[in-house]
Amino acid sequence: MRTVLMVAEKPSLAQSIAKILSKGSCTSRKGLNGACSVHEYTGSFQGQTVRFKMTSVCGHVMSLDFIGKYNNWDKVDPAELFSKAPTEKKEANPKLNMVKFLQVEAKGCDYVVLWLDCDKEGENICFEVLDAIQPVMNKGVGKDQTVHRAKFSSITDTDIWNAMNCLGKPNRNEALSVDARQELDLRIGCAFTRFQTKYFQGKYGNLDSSLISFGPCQTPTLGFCVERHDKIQSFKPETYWVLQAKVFKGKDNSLTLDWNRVRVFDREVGQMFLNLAKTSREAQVESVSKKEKTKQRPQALNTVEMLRVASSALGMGPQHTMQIAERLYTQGYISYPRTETTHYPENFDLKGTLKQQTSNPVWAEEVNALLLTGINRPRKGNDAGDHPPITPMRAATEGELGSDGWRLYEYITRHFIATVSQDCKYLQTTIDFVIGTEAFSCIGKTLISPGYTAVMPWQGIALEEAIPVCERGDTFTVDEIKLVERQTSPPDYLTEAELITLMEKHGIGTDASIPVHINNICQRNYVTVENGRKLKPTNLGIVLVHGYYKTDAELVLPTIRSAVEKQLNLISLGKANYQQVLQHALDIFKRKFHYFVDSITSMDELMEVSFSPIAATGKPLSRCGKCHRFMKYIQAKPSRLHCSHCDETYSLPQNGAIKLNKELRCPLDDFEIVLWTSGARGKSYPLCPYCFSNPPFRDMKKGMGCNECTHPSCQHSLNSLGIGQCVECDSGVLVLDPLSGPKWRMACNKCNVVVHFFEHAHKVQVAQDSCDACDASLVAVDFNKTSTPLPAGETQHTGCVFCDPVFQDLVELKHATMRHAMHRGGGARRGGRGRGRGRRGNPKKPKDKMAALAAYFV
DNA sequence: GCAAGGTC
Repeated sequence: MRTVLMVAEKPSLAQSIAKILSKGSCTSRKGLNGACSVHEYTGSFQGQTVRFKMTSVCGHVMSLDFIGKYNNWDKVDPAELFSKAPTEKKEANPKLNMVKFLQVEAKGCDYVVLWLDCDKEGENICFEVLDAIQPVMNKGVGKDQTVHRAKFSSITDTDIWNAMNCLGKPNRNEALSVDARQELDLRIGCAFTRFQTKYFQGKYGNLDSSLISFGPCQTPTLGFCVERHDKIQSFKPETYWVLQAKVFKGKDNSLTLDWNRVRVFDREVGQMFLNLAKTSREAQVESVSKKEKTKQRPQALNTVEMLRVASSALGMGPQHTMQIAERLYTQGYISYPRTETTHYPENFDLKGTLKQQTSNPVWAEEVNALLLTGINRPRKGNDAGDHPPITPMRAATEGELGSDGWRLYEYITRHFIATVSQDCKYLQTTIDFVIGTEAFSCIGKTLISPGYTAVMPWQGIALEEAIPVCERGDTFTVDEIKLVERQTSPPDYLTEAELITLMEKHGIGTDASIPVHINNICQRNYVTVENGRKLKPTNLGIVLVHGYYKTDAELVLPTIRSAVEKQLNLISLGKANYQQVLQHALDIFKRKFHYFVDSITSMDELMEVSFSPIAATGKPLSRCGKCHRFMKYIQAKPSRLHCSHCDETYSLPQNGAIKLNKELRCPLDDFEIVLWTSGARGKSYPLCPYCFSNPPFRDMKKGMGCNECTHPSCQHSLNSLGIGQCVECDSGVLVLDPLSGPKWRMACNKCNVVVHFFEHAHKVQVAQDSCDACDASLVAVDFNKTSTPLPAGETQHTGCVFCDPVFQDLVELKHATMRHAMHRGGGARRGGRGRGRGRRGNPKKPKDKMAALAAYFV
C-alpha cells in the first residue's frame, strides 16, 4: 500500500485536518521532537487505497542568517552585509530537530500533500519541507505525481474536503518572494543595527540601551510614537469662546444647552453673539425630533481586536496578552488565538458554544435569555482563510484560570456572546432651541433595549440626564447665559491600542508580529509604557527618529515597507525576476546605508544634546592594567568599564552589578579584579575586565569570569576554587565564592545553581586534596569556638562537601540535589558525562559526581 | 548582540 505524507503548518491544524479527513478514525502518536504529532489512517487517494500520515511543522523550518564569520561585529564592516556576506539557511529551531523529524516520517512515503497555511509564508514553508523530505521519499511514482498542494480557505469539513479533492502544486514564485523578503530584512536590518550600535555606543555612556536597532517594522512603529510626541511638543494652545446657556421650565427641568456654532476664536465675535442671545429671556423650542438608533453588535473576534481591547480595557500589553491567550488555547479554554478572521464558518456551532456558558453565574442570565429567545445571526465579517475567530471552547471559572487568564477569558466570552446578541437600541431625542437669534440644542438618549451591551456593559449607552417632555412652541426660561473662555488642548501620547490600529492600517507587521515589534521598542528603551498604556518616547527614541528625518526620512516612514512589498509582490505574481528585484532593492538600500553613514554627524548633533560622551560618564571604580589609572564604571545598558586615558572600553556581564574586590589584581594583565553579582541573594564571582573580553587561555572563550579561568595557580581561578561537578547541568563546575562569607556558598560557573553551605563559618577554603569517593576537591572549614556546629566542639574540619557525613547537615540544597539525582535516575544517565572533562582541563572535576551522590544519599 | 516571519 502506498503512503501519503501530509504536512500542516502547526500541530493543532494537523490534528483538525486529520480529524476531518479520517472522519475521526485516525490514530495519533507523538513525533520524535515531542512537539509534533503524527495522525494516521487509511483512505483513498487518486483512486487507490493508501495509508495517510498527517503531521506538521512548527512554522518555518529554516531561517536565514549570515555564515558564521560574518557574525563577528568587531571584524566585519557592516557595509559588507549588503552583498559580500554570504547567507545560509539554518534550522529555525534546532531544539525541534524538524528536518530530522520530517525525514524520519517521510522515509518510504510515495506522495506528499502540503497543507501549509495558504499565504506566502506558508508557500515558502512548503519548499522548506520539500527540501527536507524529497531526498528520502520513494521515487516510484513520477516526480510530477509526488508533490501536491492543498488550498483551503477555512478549517471546515467542506473546505478541507474540497481542497483534498482539488489538489494543486506549490507556487514557487510566492515562495521566492518570501526568500527575497527574508534576505532584505536580514541584510538591511543587521547592517544599520550594527553600524548605529557601534557608532553611538562607542561615543556615549548613558544611552541606556544595549542595542540600537533598526528594522523595516520596528523603526516605523517607533516613528508613530515620536510623531505623536512631536505633535504634543509643537502644540500651541488656542483660546476660544463658547456660549453656554442654562434654561428651565417649571421645577426640576433645568437643562444645559449646546451652542450650535460650537465655538468661536474671537472674543469680540463671541461677545456679539452673546448680546444677540441676551435680547431674549426665553428659549423657544423650535423642534423636537426623536430617532431610533442602533449600536451594532461586534463582529467576531480576531487577534488584533483582542490585543487592542486587552491593552485599552484590561491594561495588558500585547506580548503578555498573547502569552496568556496561548496558555488558554493549549489548555482548551479558547480557540486558536492567532487569526485575522472576523467571520464564523458556516457550520460553526454557535448554539453549542453558547450552551457551554449557561453554568457560569457571571453571565448565565444573559446566556439563558438568549437561548430562550433565540440567538441573533452574527454580523458578516472578513474571512481571511486562516482560522476561525477567537471563541471560548469550554466553561471556566476564575479560580482555575488565574487573574489575567480569567480577565482575558471573560472578555473573549463576553465578546462571543455579544456577537450572537441583538444590537443595542435606543431613542435619541433632539430638542432645538432659539434664544434671541442664536440656535442651541440638547440631545438625550433613552434605552429601548440593551441588546449585546447587557454582556458588554462598558459599551452601554451613556444615559444622559433625562430630558423633559416638550414640543415645538414651548418656552423655557433662560436661567443663565454667558460667554465661557476655554483653551484647545494638546493630543495625548499614543495609546498602545492606537498604535496597533496604525500598524494594522499601514501593514506594519502581522497579527503575530505586532506584539513583538511593540515589545522591541520598549525593551530597547525607545519608548516607555505610561499609565493607561500610553507610549511615551524616550530621548533615545526621539533622537533616533529625528535623526532619520534629517538624513533620510524614508528610513522611518511607514511607506518603506509597503514600497518594498509592492516589488516583492511582482515576484510572487511571476511578473518580475527574483534575483533582479532583490538586487535592485539591495542596491537602493546599500546607497541609503552609505548616505546614512556619511551623514551620521547630523544625527550625532542630536545625540550630543541628549547624551554625555563616554569619557564623562560613570563613576571611577577599578584600575586599568595598562595605565594604572582608575577606569569608570558605566552602569547604563550595556554596562561596561571605560578607561579614558587609554580610550578603551571593556564589556562586562549584563543583568547584574559590579563591585570592587579588595584591590586584587589579575596576575596576567595587572587589571584590578572586580566582583560581579546578580543581586543580594544571587550568585557572584570575581572577574578580570581584560580577560573577560580577551580570553587568556586557548580553552577559554569571551565572556568568562575567574570562575571559569584555567590559570594553574591564580587564587581566583577555577583551578583554585572549583569544588566539583554541578548537580544540575552537564558542563558546569561548582566554584567556591571566596567573598560570600559568612553566608558561604558555591555557585555553578555555567548554570544558575547556587549551593549554600557552612553558614557562619569563619573561613572556608578549597584544599589541595580530592575526595576518594567522588573526586571532588575537599573543603577546609574553620568555625568559631563558641558557635561551631561540628561534633565534639571541633572548630576545624576538612572533607568532601558531598560525601563527608560530618558535613551532611551543613550543606544546603542537598535535598534538592538528592531529588534531582533520583529524578534523573541517578547514575543511569551518566554516559555522556565525561564529555568535556579532559578538554576543559580541570583536574578537580569528579569522575562521576552523580553516581557518587546517588549512592551517598540512598 | 542584529531583521521579520512562522510557531512551541
